[in-house]
Amino acid sequence: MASNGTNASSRRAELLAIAAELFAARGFRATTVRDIADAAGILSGSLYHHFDSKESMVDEILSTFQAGLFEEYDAVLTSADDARNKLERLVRISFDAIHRNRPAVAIFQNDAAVLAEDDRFDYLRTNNERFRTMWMGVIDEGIRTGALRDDLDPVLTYRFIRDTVWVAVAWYRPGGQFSAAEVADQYLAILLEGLGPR
Amino acid sequence: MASNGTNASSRRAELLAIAAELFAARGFRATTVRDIADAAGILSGSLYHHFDSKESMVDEILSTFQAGLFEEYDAVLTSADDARNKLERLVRISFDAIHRNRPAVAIFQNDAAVLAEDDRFDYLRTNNERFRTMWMGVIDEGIRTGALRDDLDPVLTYRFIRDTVWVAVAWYRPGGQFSAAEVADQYLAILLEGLGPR
DNA sequence: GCACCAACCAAACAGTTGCTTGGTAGAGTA
DNA sequence: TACTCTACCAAGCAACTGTTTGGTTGGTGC
Repeated sequence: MASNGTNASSRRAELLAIAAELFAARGFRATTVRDIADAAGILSGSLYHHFDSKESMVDEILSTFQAGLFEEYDAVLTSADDARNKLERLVRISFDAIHRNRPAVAIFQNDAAVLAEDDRFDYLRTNNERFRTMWMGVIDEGIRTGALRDDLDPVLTYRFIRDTVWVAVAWYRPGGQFSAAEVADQYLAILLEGLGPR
Repeated sequence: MASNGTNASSRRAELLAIAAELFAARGFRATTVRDIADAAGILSGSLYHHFDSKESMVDEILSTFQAGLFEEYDAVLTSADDARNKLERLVRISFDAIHRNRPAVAIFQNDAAVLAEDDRFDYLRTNNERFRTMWMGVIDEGIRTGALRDDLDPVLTYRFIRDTVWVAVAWYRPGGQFSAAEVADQYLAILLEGLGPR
């Protein structure tokens, strides 16, 4: 057996990054272990020296990413900021996550729903609920304290923000025309003030 | 040969609808012809009496949907409305399209990028450019005429609107808590006036 | 010189994939 | 009765899938 949970050789990390790029570009199911091996310059069987299965690769990619994200979210939610500032910080953290973990975010967006049907990926459902609770807490607080308008449905507002932010992974490219911070600025401007003239 | 381009038996349409639901739920690549046949209560080989290939199924689903959508968009753009009204109508048409063609929209969102690499799906790239031109025309006109604020990047604004609207297919369900019109109302409210208190 | 080890190769496996072929049941028609 | 057509079955094909197995390579420590 190759992967023991604490193993983290540089080659292993390299292979995982290659797999993540391919999963993100073509989808988990459509990416074969031979695709990954080809991109890495080895034979498909050699991947199994580093990983138990193709599933364990995507598992590690997604769970590592989510653990990091929740750590950052937690830091915001336990802070003394008001709802408006928390919301802004959550949005900025999210765009930064897209910048730093683009493949992982893309895989989550495209394949998580199907993967979550498997018991192995139970944590995807759990984390989804936790994620939702975090955002809804800030939104509800914002409405209660008057930081956000109170004539909209909170659930639809949550979905609007969530989708708007994370779907940007479909076109955002590090080193592209706009930095993650610039995108976050403009998106927050539209989100909070709207597109109409002031 | 089975499909002659004008063939449109009810059984054929039925099979196409079944395929569309499966493609939307699991992805084009991950859906097998046996999955489709099982769902239809026939054997996989029998599908080839109605369709040339699995690809021709998704081709017909996507091209039919896009043709209908462009027809509706055209009606708006050639009208005498001002930019603000055109924008509202485009958004409402789009949500209605999600309502009426949910599987097709989902397939487009999830699989179009990969399919477009194939020459057969050249029209996906062409239509994408046409789509972009249509929306950008309205956005630019809105900024020029003062209907939209002028301190934002038009390209990012376009992406914001586009993504915000179409990604709703991931969670919208006909007959669910909110109708397509209700979602459109709330999304337009956020889009145009923002989440902040007035 | 020897043992050890991570990384990889070469070859194969059983199952799945999209698709083809030749045939058949049943309804409509003349 | 004979013909035609739509819709389907039954069986199989070659290619591809994730994974396993036993063996090889080149480097490191002693």
